[in-house]
Amino acid sequence: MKDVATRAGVGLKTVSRVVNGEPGVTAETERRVREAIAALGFRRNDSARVLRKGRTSSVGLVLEDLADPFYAPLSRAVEEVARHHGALLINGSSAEDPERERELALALCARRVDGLVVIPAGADHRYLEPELAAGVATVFVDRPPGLISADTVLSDHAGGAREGVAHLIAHGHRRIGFVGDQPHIHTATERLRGYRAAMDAAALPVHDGWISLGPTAPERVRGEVRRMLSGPSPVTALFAGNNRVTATAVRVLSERGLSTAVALVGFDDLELADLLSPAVTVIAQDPARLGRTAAELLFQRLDGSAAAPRRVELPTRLIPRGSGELPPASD
Amino acid sequence: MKDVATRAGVGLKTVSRVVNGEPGVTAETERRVREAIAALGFRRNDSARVLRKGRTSSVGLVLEDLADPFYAPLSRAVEEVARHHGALLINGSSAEDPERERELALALCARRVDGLVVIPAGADHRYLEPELAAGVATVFVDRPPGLISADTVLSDHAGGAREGVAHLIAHGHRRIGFVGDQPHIHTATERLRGYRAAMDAAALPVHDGWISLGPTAPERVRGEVRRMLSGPSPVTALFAGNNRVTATAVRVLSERGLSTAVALVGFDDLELADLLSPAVTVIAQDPARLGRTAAELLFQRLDGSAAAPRRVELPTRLIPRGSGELPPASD
DNA sequence: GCCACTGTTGACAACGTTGTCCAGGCCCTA
DNA sequence: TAGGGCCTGGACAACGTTGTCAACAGTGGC
Repeated sequence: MKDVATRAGVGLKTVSRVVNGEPGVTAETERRVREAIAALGFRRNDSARVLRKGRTSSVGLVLEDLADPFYAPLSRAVEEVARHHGALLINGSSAEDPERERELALALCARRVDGLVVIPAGADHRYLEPELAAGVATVFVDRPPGLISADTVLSDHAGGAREGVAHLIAHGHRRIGFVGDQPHIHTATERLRGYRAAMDAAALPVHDGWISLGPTAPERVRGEVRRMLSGPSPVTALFAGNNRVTATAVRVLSERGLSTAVALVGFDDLELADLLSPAVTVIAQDPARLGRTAAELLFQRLDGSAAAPRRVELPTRLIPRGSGELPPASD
Repeated sequence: MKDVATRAGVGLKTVSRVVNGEPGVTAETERRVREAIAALGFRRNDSARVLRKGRTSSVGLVLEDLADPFYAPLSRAVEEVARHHGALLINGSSAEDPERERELALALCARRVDGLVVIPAGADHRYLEPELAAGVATVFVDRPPGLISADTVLSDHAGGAREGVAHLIAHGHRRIGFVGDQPHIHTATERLRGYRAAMDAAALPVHDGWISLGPTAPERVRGEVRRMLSGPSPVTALFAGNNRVTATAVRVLSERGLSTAVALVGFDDLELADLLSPAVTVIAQDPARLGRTAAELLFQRLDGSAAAPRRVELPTRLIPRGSGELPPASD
């Protein structure tokens, strides 16, 4: 900028004024400055600007895995809202590792993002207390924060799972398996809670062997599904705790052939789920809406809202497509 | 930091040394400093650090749509490499709009990202010339840059399409339709080139009505597919120019029922493609590998490589699953 | 002709950090 | 005990920008 000033034969501040579109510069002076800027290929250094102004016009997003088809639209929605507010989005994946989540969040804070959207991997977010105190707006999505209080946007996981399982019960199933994610993940236990609630409401007993929480790696899920289908009291229907589990379950079921059809309802929608045979019935969240809502809460904070932490719960939607309406195999 | 220094009763620079793990500080002094840091909830301001050091340890990624299942793993791969080099990833979506791509790229440059990975939406990247001259390492992925020269990582679009179409021809098809993206998108025309090459190689004539380039919105694709299947010389096989087209094509074909099966090969893999019936034969790119390769080229530049711009072309892979092996409907 | 006023411009400090350089205290050796 | 070298710590400037404030010129009114 100094070079531009020299070349245009004006003061430093005048260049700053032109660059920022501030008033009080003659047309002629402005022309000279712009010419110099073009000639030198000058671009304002936002780092210095941030340092001086205190605002970065950027927000951070910490999520589990950017490549997961559930989080991608969420991220995109946050980006869209941020863009609308003139902010850039910096995002990172925690890979479901609490320590990495912490590192990422703190790195983003050190860059002085104005706000933070976090999909928690860990259960303890007290490490963010100093940041919150320092004024970093923070919103948690998909899972609630641990041991601190902050704006939160969730889907109704328990309610959704309950509806899905009740749907299977309504179609005559009494032995229903649940395969979900690791128990330290909030959504996994919430969905399991919904499963139990539905079973309880129908006064159906639940065998320990019908429930499996753990990593959603295909090998494990595959084994668990096979086990549930073969034991002494095999299940006639499955509730899959998330999209990865659903995909694996569909594979296992299709390998078994259609001789003894097993009903399936999955949490989270899948691309092309409507084209499978049978098409997969799911409890759908609206990831884009989750992201949008979270981002909007965030920017409300940035605009100065000082209301008490809010908790927004978005409904889920049962999409019957066929796999959840199969009757139990006769027995 | 000043406050920390005061509280610990040491000089500013000593705090800086502790924060950065530089040598030359007594254990006792370090302890006092760390105590003060914890007590005050101090976090280093990276903006100031960047300003002083000149490196931001962050790279920018400009892509078309983060929520697209093709780009998400690519983005994730870039992030992973960046993380490995201690850098953060800032990304933005251009929504296939050249102007927005330009804005984004320049905004990232203004933030002084060390490097830039761009999936071009536009055809003219001369606007990046000053940035390149200023030392911003830049790598283009998936599509080549326009009117400037820079490192580029591409899939072999034409070769892949040629292989896919040849595969259909090998299974007896002579009338093959091509539905692709808008003609100003490089990948669309490259894939069309591959289609033509395969048809030419087999000395098959190509009707104008068999080729359709344009927006990949489901309505348009739906109409084009229907048209190609119904005209005076209906196609017996389709080549879908990308994953969105494939998904729509599968829908249209499944709606028609299986009476007159139409063969289908799609460019880009689809989640669950193996579970459809018939399972979808695709030409698969490896988006994660594209991202990883691009990021690695980028960091080589950042590590000082001054070699001439490189162009890496990654192979595609034909995955036969059923839909591409259907014989032509008898005629 | 003088004063007050307006509109344009530039000098300077400050943002929070790090690199450079120097001061002072310590220990070791001759 | 004097001199030299090493280790620790601090003062200061600099990074590139913007906010504050004052200087300056031109204009109009009396």
